[in-house]
Amino acid sequence: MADPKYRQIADDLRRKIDAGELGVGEKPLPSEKELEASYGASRNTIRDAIKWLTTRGIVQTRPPQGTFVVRIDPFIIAMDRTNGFGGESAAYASEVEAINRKATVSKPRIEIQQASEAHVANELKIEGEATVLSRHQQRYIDGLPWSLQTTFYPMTLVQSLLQKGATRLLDAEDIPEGGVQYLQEHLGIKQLGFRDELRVRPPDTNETEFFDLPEDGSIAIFETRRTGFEEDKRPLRLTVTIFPVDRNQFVFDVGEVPDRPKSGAA
Amino acid sequence: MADPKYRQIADDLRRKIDAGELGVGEKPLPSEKELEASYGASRNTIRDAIKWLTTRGIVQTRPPQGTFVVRIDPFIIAMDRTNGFGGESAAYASEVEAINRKATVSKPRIEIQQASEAHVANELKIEGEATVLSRHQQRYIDGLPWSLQTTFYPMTLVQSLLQKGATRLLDAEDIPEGGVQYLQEHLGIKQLGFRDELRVRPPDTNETEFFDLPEDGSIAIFETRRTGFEEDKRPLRLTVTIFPVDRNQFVFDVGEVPDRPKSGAA
DNA sequence: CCGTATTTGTTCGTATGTATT
DNA sequence: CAATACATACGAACAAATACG
Repeated sequence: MADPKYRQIADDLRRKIDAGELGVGEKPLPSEKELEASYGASRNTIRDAIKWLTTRGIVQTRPPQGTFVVRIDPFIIAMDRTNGFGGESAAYASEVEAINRKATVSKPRIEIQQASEAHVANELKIEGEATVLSRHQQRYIDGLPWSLQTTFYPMTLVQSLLQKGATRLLDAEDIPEGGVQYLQEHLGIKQLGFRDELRVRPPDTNETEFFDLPEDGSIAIFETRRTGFEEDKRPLRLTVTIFPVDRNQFVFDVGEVPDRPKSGAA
Repeated sequence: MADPKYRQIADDLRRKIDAGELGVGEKPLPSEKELEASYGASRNTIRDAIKWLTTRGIVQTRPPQGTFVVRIDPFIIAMDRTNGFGGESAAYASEVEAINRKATVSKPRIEIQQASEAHVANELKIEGEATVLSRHQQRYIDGLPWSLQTTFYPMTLVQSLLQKGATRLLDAEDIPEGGVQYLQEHLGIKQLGFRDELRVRPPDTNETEFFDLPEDGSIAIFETRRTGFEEDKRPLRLTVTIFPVDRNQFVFDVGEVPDRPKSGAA
């Protein structure tokens, strides 16, 4: 036997999808029962074929309506300059709207907690039991969930702000110009550099739910961690941003490069 | 029923793996038959549990030896400055060896072809039927497959080189200092900037085989495309590099940031 | 080199639960 | 409430790849 039957079925379904014969518009693929009949395979074999397509992000099944072809216009995230994961919602919105899509941002959820999670303490170089303030926001494009972002500030910084009467970091309101700008205005602290770490991992339960990813964890997510540094290379804040890989792409420009073509086309 | 049985089994296996009770050393997990007995579940349910772990990159099964715990030290790819995907094997080797790991590079496979694949023609801004030269190399760390790299040069550039008697781009030999440097030396063409595009997608058949990824496509790959530009922002070359996401991580530094701790520790 | 045992891969069948329409 | 469609679970059989004597 050359190829397993479930692969042959999966390949045939994929061919039909690419050819536009299946899954056009809002219609789901034929049900498992129908496929069972048309391919002469048992239901479990059909399910294996569909699982193979699901793992590759080609289809997605929403019980009990059926299995749908996934078609997503990727959003291109420009990482030139200080852009990208900065946490400045105004910059994010203007970039999204430049390609005729609509950006929205949830109000932040504010938390004060021990920086016990190893990575936060580590990257903010906080000793032992220090506390941090976190601001967590959800971002949407055209109403679809697009990214999750959490920024951590050392509590010592927040207290310095409070002493000057600057309380916006504690408000559950968006800060369009970004928290870094706010720190600079009120404390004179400048972000002189930053480090981005980018990795890919399977989504956790929260992420799966928010992004409406398949339960089986087959669509991975980008996790980007931007640590900002002030004078003496001391860490200023840590911003963690989560993007599903299936709807995002990153672009970095260095030196003299041509303009990017207006994206957003299918 | 709170959680499905296969998830309970998967969670229990994961706990035991994290606690070091399972999969230590070179030993595989207990066989499906043994797990069947110890969990009182049918073989298919056991297989569902293992599939759940496989999709998350926690285990990998190699028939018919068994299922093994995956333990990989990620390699951190620094993207500061011109580093990263440049195609300079010397730079790559020194970065890898700085963390006490051994880098090797295959001899390149040279091909001359029509730039028919849409993306190549598009990014090199080549008209219609123009030809390109491609150099394809496989890179290893500690003997394990780590990345695949292909660089495309417009054939017109290659011909200019040949007229000056510079033939190394056609040799199936590594160019440690990189093809860009070679172009500059012999044609005086400088790369004044570049654009990196980074996206994540499921691996194709070749990639699955080379990297020894699970057949089910559950481990995604990074695809990075670096287009280099010379004067007048004309494209000079396109380098496509493929990394499996499970063994790589990217770091970008901008401005003043502290030194990175020596990585490579487990 | 051969045959056997082990282990996973694939496929079938069947039954029951659960969520949506 | 009923019908539909997917999710979970069990059992069984044969195939394919590898290890070992």
